[in-house]
Amino acid sequence: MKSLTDKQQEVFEFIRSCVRDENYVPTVREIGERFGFSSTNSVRGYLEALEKKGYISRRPHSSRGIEIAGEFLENAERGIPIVGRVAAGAPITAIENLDGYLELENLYAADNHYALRVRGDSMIDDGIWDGDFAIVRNQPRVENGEIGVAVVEGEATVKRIVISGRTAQLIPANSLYSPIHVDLESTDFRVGGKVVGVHRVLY
Amino acid sequence: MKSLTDKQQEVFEFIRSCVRDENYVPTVREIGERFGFSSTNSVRGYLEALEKKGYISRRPHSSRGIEIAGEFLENAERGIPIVGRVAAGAPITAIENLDGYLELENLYAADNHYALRVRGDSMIDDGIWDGDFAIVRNQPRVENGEIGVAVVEGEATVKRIVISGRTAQLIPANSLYSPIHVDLESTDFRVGGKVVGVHRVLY
DNA sequence: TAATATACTGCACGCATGTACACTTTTCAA
DNA sequence: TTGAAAAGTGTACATGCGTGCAGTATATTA
Repeated sequence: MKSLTDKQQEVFEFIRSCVRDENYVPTVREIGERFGFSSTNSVRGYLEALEKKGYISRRPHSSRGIEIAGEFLENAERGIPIVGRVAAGAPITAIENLDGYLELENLYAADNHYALRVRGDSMIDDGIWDGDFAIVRNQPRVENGEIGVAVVEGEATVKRIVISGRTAQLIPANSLYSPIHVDLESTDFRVGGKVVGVHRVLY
Repeated sequence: MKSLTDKQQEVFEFIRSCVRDENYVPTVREIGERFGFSSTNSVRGYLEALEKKGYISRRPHSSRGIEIAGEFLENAERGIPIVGRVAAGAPITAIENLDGYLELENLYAADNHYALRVRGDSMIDDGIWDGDFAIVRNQPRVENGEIGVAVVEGEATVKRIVISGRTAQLIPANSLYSPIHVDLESTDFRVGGKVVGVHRVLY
């Protein structure tokens, strides 16, 4: 992408901050006023430059019709910074240690995921504790032996699920508990999805 | 907050979806066109009602001057939906089961948190596995016995930390490992923060 | 040395747009 | 049964606002 001049960058940042912080797109005259231009045509030059270089697009003849290009529209810095190897001497959260961002919406794409609060310690040997959030991908079946959400008579539980013939086995990961056998023909049973993540809040 | 009529809700949702999805505020006439009104004054009635009930505010005489009230401006629906008790018959992700949203930035306020990838199984009895992300609140010390990040000679590890006199003990949660004793006067030691959450990606 | 991008001023055109006034109909609580 | 809120239609007006044309001046590049 072509680089901007200092002044063009300033104008672009002003427009972007309006959209981000105030939630409205400035008019040509508002931009001019901000920078002390006496002519709307001064702004026009900037907008044409920004458009040609791909930083904005414009809806012709529409008031406040500037659209910031997608790649400059937020999103980049959301989430919690992931710290990699710690550089010598630098504080642990220093930028040079930055390894990316941890964000749920990024990790578990869009629409087909949900979270379920786990109750009880039946999955403790699989590292899923009482109170943890299970992140579940919504799907109607799982491979035998995978950890999933079993919905039995409207009650949702997290277990390893094995289906064979007309019975579903719900296998806990805790030697104190025994597998539950569900008769598929006499019971309202449904797989609620596959557990693809676990989140625990400690504080 | 005063409730909206069905039609008012529709108009409000249309405006909101424009702002959220297309990133522009519709004009009075664009709203009217969307709903098939032949008069701009029809829209005016809705805008006045929405403003009076506190759902929007307006910059007078400014084009595209509708501002969505803060509490309806995104944020609410970010993250992964948390499903509570499953209503009878309803699919598990049905809206009536919705219990809120799981989002890291929401859970771990703003700036003073980072994530660290855990290496090794030394904390397995505390439910922290190899490859898990530890969510860490950046703070210079922890209470004795709390799980924190110990930075020893630039190397960051997650352990229970006990400091007494001139030694720091880094206590693993795995009977296969022994506590590590660090001499504070001869070693570059620093507490990198307190572990306040754990996230595991399974898929 | 000519051409092109950058950085402006000044003025004007004309549609876009918020707003105002006048009126009709239906619904619903006091 | 009166009256307010809701849901419209239709017309009109002033100004907001994007755009176009005509210039000027200074760098940067070919």
